[in-house]
Amino acid sequence: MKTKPVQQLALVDCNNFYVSCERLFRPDLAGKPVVVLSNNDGCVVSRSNEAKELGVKMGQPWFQVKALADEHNILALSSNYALYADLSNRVMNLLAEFSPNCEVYSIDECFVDLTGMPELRKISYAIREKIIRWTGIPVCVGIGPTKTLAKLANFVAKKHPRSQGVFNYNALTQEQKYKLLTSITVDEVWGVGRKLAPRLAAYGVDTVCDLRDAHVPTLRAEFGVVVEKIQRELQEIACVGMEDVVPPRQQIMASRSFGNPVHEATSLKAAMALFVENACVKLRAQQSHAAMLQVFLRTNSFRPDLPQYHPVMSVPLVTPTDSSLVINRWATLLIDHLWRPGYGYKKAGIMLSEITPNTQQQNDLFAHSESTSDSKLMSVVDRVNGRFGRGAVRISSQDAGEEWGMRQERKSPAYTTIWSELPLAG
DNA sequence: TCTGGGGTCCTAGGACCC
DNA sequence: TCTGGGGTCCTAGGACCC
Repeated sequence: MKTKPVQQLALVDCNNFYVSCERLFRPDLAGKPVVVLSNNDGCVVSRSNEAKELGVKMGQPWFQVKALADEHNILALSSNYALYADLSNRVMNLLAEFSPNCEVYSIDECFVDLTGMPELRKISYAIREKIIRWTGIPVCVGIGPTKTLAKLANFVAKKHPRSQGVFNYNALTQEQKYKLLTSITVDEVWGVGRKLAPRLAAYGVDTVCDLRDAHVPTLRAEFGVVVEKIQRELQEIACVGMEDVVPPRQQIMASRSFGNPVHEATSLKAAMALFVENACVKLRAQQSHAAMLQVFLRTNSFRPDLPQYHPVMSVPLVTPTDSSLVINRWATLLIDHLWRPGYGYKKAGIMLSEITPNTQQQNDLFAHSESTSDSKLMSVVDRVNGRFGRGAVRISSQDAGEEWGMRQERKSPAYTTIWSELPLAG
């Protein structure tokens, strides 16, 4: 029997991605503490190294950081997803030149299969060099025999300046691997989060090495298949394969927190029309239909002193559809059912599920199909909005009231995607 | 005063059927 | 009507990721 050659999986991860994107167009921000905030300027979602050193935590609410920010002149920017998505595409396209087998894992990460290629160190540095030169975004490269170990190698590349942004786990001896894994706490492992780490600690599993070498049946019995998979990946047995083609989404969600609590049903419907549109654009982009619609409303759960209400309701769509108009009619109906006076709603959203390819249409025998007549209209809407910007054509109820608007006071221009916001060379 | 959004996978428990 | 066990399907909720 032939043994399989060791996989050489590289995880390429952009450093402080959103902050790095912002700095491209604001060179004056280099070397200064900068953070990027989530929607509504709510939480910190990206930090420059300087901000990390000052103690700003990932996911921390901005209002908690404000005092520290004033003291140290930390600059906070609202998130600008159009900019980040555009730069992400450029980075991913460059990576595709290095291997035919790439998997875009998130907006700022990509697995690149380098199995069988010679001189991995040289290739890794070439990747860094090319991406910084063509996009200005710094990246780190971690190589391992499994995805989990590639992620861990990337963590090492980021953490240790001596690695110069590249770390190859496969190049280590058994003893070096042991020493490395013993020096890293188990919570750094991909898939071990907030809850799992303390539970593992109760079993004496504190380091990555502890997890790798833990008693298999006990681990399996106490923590289930999820942790067992992680363990095998750490033992260099690949359990998570490369996904060469992105599978279509099984559920599509669209939701937002509101800048201020919303009280009126009309405002909720206006927000809902936008959520429906956003979700349906994604649905149509992956050429699918949805057969289930769920609508939810939420009051502010951070305010237990206020009356709480978190209703959810679903409707099956008799004829699976991708029509914004059809789905919006149902969403409006659901709001009429869910809405109660006397509550300040802080968040709302929809979820589309039971998603199937739009080629597998099964029409209802008895009901008149309402969606097919919309499909031409929808494709025109998508084309117009693609050309003139999202929202050029929209469902009219979106315009009812601005009560639900989002706070974004610190947003940078759409430097790369809107002509009028291109940076000018003075 | 101010606390993101969009996903996936797994498990437990209930309903139902044979 | 009584009894039991086992399989399947569905849903809700938890945990994790970025």
